[in-house]
This record gives sequence, structure tokens and C-alpha cells, in this order.
Amino acid sequence: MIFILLNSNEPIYIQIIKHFKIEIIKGNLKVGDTIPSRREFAVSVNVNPNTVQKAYKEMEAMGIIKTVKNQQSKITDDVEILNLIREEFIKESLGSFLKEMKSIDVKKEEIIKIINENY
Amino acid sequence: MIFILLNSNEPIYIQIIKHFKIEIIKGNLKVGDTIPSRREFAVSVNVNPNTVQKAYKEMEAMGIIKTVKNQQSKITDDVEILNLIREEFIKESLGSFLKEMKSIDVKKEEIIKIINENY
DNA sequence: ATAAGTGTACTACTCATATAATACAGTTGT
DNA sequence: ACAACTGTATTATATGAGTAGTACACTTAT
Repeated sequence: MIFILLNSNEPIYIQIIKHFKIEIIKGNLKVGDTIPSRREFAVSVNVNPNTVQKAYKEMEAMGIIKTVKNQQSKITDDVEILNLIREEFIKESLGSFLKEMKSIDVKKEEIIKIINENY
Repeated sequence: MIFILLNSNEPIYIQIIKHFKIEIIKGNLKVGDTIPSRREFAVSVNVNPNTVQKAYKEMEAMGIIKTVKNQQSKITDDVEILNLIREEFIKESLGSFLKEMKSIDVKKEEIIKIINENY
């Protein structure tokens, strides 16, 4: 499994969160699955453990993962939350895209046309 | 004329550049038009003149504006450059959107469907 | 001449991010 | 018992982006 992090100008801990969201959406991570320990993940993507901790802590706050002391974190059992991740992911991405298109008066028809040409 | 800057978490100078690109694309700024001085624009949107300078300097490097010493900057006379702005704007925005959609395996048909539902 | 307006350059400060070095408490396998 | 793992917390430091303050050289209108 190959991680593509450290590419963009986005903060690393944000990229880590996005990585796990994508893995969940794609079904590579399922309800209750154990995810790598903070230290292990830090080594695998070559970042500082504290950076991973920051990402995990935020995912915990989002309800995406659950952690009991001294055990590796796990994907939440709450299927509702997991199901929402995909549509929220799409909603956010689509939202900023449409906002920009509307700012320069690109109509729906043209958008669909250029998507058909570029997908 | 009302400027909507300082809203997002995007750097201000990036928002300023985007603002002028949008004005050009919408036809509100045309070939050879004089744009506000750095200090004047800074006052109008309530930011530091150096922040405006950074944006202007980058637009100069992009070829969007031209500046002669001690005179206010003007939109370039190069129509080619101006015409490219719109498609580059769309290309960049669409690119990051499609990249994210592909990362979670959203097919073209679904994308078009959600655009029809949300535009 | 003077004042007000240009663009430009330099330095300094703030802040979020990332890293680093430890430390603590608990579990697990040998 | 011991070693090697867990998560968690604290503090310090480094770095770069963004912003802010100030100054300089020049043009133009009064």
C-alpha cells in the first residue's frame, strides 16, 4: 500500500485525515477496523508522530475513529457516520467548485460539457 | 462596487489575484485599463499595502498587468493572455475537483447527476 | 518649492505548522 | 520481570507564509 502524502501545500495533518476518509469511502477501511498506531503510521509516511497524533485526535473529535487507552485506534462502529463521509466529501468539493464557476458566470450546460470533455 | 475579500482561509494576496482574474473574465476590466494603485486598493479592501503589492507583483510576473515606474499599473495589452485566463481558471478549478472525485471513484454520470441537483 | 501621489525595497513581527525531546501510564508477549 | 508496544501530554524549537511598518526615488499638480 502506497501513501501519497507530502505532495501539496496542504498541512500534513489535513492530508492524513483526508487519506483515511478516502480509504473509508473506498471500502478499504471498514467498521471497527484497526488502523495503524500513531508511531507506526508516522514511520510509514515519514512524518513526526505528533503530526499523526494531531490528525488522529481530530478524527476522534469527528467521530470517525474510536480509541481506548493503550489500544490502537479503530474505525467507529457508527455506520451512520461512515455513510455521511462520502456525501460530505463530495458536497465540500462540489461546493467550492460550483462557487468558483458561478463567480465567473459559467452556466450549468458548459460545466457539464467540459466535464464530458475532460473526465 | 463591493469587494468580498477576507472571507476564507485562503491567503489575502491570492484572493486579490483571483479577484482581478474574475473582473477580467467578466469583462469589467479590459485591455489597457488602469487598475487602482496599491495604496488605494489596500484602503478599499482594508488590507496592508504590501499585501496588495505582493499580489500585483505576482500578476506582473504572470503577464496580467504591466507597470511603468511611478504610474499606476494597467491591464496588459496582450489579448492572448487575457483570453487564456478564463480557460485556465476553469481548468484549475475543474482539475482539483475531478481529482478528488476520482480519488473516491465517483463516476462521470454521478458527477453530472449531482451537478444537476445542486447547481 | 511644496505636497500628494506613484511603485519598490527592506526589515521585523506574528502565527500556524511541523518537528523534536521527553515523560507517563497501561497492555501484551516473551 | 522484562521488553516492546500502545495512547497521551507537555514543552521547546524551527520554519515559512503572511502581514505590517517604514523608507526611498520619482512624477505630477498646485
